[in-house]
Amino acid sequence: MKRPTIADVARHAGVSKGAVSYALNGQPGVSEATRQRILAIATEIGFRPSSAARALSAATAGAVGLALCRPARILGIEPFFMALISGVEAELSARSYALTLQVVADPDAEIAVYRRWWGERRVDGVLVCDLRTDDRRIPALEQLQLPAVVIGGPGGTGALASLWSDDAAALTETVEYLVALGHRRIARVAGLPDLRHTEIRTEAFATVCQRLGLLDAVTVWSDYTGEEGGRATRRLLSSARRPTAVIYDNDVMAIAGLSVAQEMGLGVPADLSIVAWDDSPLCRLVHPALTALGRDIPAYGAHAARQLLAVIGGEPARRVQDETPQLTPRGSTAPPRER
Amino acid sequence: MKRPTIADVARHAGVSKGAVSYALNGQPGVSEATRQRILAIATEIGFRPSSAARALSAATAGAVGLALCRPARILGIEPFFMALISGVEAELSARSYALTLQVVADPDAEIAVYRRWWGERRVDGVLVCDLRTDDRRIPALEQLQLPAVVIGGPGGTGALASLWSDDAAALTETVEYLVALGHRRIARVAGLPDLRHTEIRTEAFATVCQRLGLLDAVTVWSDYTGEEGGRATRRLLSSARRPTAVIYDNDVMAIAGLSVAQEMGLGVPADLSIVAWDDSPLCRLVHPALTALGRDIPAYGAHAARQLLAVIGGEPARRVQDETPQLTPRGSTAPPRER
DNA sequence: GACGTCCACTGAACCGGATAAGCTGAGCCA
DNA sequence: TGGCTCAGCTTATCCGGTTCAGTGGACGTC
Repeated sequence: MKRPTIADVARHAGVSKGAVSYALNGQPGVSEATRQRILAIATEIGFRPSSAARALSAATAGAVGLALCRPARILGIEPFFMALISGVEAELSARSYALTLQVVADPDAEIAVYRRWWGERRVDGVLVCDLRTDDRRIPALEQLQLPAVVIGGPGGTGALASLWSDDAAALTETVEYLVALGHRRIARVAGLPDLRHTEIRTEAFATVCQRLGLLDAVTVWSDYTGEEGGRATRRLLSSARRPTAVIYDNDVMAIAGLSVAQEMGLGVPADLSIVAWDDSPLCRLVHPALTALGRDIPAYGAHAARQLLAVIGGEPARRVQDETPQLTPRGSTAPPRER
Repeated sequence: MKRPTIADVARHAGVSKGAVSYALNGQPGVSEATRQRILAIATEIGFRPSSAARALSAATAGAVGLALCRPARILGIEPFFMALISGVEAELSARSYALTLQVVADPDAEIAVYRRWWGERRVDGVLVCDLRTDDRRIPALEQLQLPAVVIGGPGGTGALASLWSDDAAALTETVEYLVALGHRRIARVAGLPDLRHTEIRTEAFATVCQRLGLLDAVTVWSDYTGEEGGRATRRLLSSARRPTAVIYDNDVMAIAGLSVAQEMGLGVPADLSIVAWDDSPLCRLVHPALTALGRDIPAYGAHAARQLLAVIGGEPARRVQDETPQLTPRGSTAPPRER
């Protein structure tokens, strides 16, 4: 099926291409009567401006890129990304921007994708996830001068715009809550250690535990998968002075931990309290429902998208703090059985 | 930063734009020595062809669209879509195609997105998910003549290409397996009733239950969410002749069902056997691990992407059957306690 | 009535590639 | 030496928009 072009509209209306362009874009240069006539004809023959032609002459792609750098097996089960994407997408499509998605294997591949996207003018800007310590992507993006918003921080984002939430405060609040319940031996199952937010949480955990005199506080490392989360939990619960409470860096590991505890005959929350980061419907699915640190992730994504569009629009890069994750107590936390 | 164009390469090499184009695209018309010189210069100054310019002249977008029509809360927790996307994406990026994603509210909005994408030449083709009974999208896509591959069926896909898996066979096998274990009262918690694959499974369930003389077989309707899946389970387990086995149309509902059973004091698998559709890491996360019907979803996505690229390439629309879901028995199924 | 001003619109250039058609000089042969 | 072929380029045109520099006519002004 032949798709109509601006020349077709012009021919039908008996005017020039230029007049049609002015009419459709609300520019001055045509009379109101002509504008209405052109609009009617454009609608009637189903004209839509070619994004390629528009991109070529306007030097803008009308699209935003998101590269996801996690193996498929983790991407699939973590609700975080899909929730983020849906928020990003809602904001973008409201402003007629498209979202271009790519899954990459590692940060270097991600940098290569940015280079390609920018060189090919496929995107006007990108959203950067999973900020790392000494992240190579930051200087690469700065060098490219590709508009970007980093989802993560604070710190380590160079001169780029960023959006962050105060994980340190959320973790501190959580530890204080567990201590108020009477817990003294608190463990944390952390996510991938080279991610910046893992580092921030680890520092905050050490600080608050020292302040509250929790000498048995321990952090073990995992990778966000259920397997590793379960294994880490098994190790923790088998130790001589096993913890009475465990904080997990994501919901999937927390559920695996719950499962391991039940398998080992420990009651939750009687023998073990569990807190999950990233509250998702999964946390309410299991029994007992998990106490979790949550926030509105689609809103977070929408916020990031808005910020990116502002940067693309030429506004200066800002570092914006989003909502701090809130603790929602549910059935998986209680005072420890023994003192 | 000024991004180099083909004219910059031509100037550096002291040749015309045309020569550069021939050299870069492997066309005849330049000597091997010149080709190498042009290639070296292009690499050196970091030239990448503008996707917009190429799209404009080649009348092809170099992108494929995927519209997801489910509320964000369901999209987020179901691992299916993210796994599908990662498979689709792997195949597309290997062939230098981009993936454009959009989340839509309902089928009409989805049709509007297809119209816009096609009119604006933003995509060369689309992947269609969640086939419905009497799906309005099918005739709309046929009318647009937009290359498409429907993920779903068999049946109801009009003249469009489609990729389907034999859910009926998988469900039949599952029921036979449960009957072989000794179950006679089997229930099924189904997904959204207007989805085509739900309908196919429902028909297959009715057929096999009749053949095997399972008079108590019952299907209850849900919406893929944990809340509804849990509620449906509670209803089933409270009935006079409660089932000894339940088949769930997705993993999330199965986990919710497991949780409800445990909460009601029923042992799994002693008092209740559970089978989940869509095997995902979630199924191995809980205790007992769930017996599940699974398949390689990224491969499914990759297969669909390949098929779409073939259709875009002008090959005739085919209806292709993918791998049938395989039953993986785990701890959640066993012979029923009483006979 | 000559002139300036404004409006509504046209024509053409331009964005950055792909490609058909045209040109040029080298090599070969009669 | 003239004519032919052909590789190896150049030139021009096209894709479908945006935009800028005219242009012609209506109108007001002195």
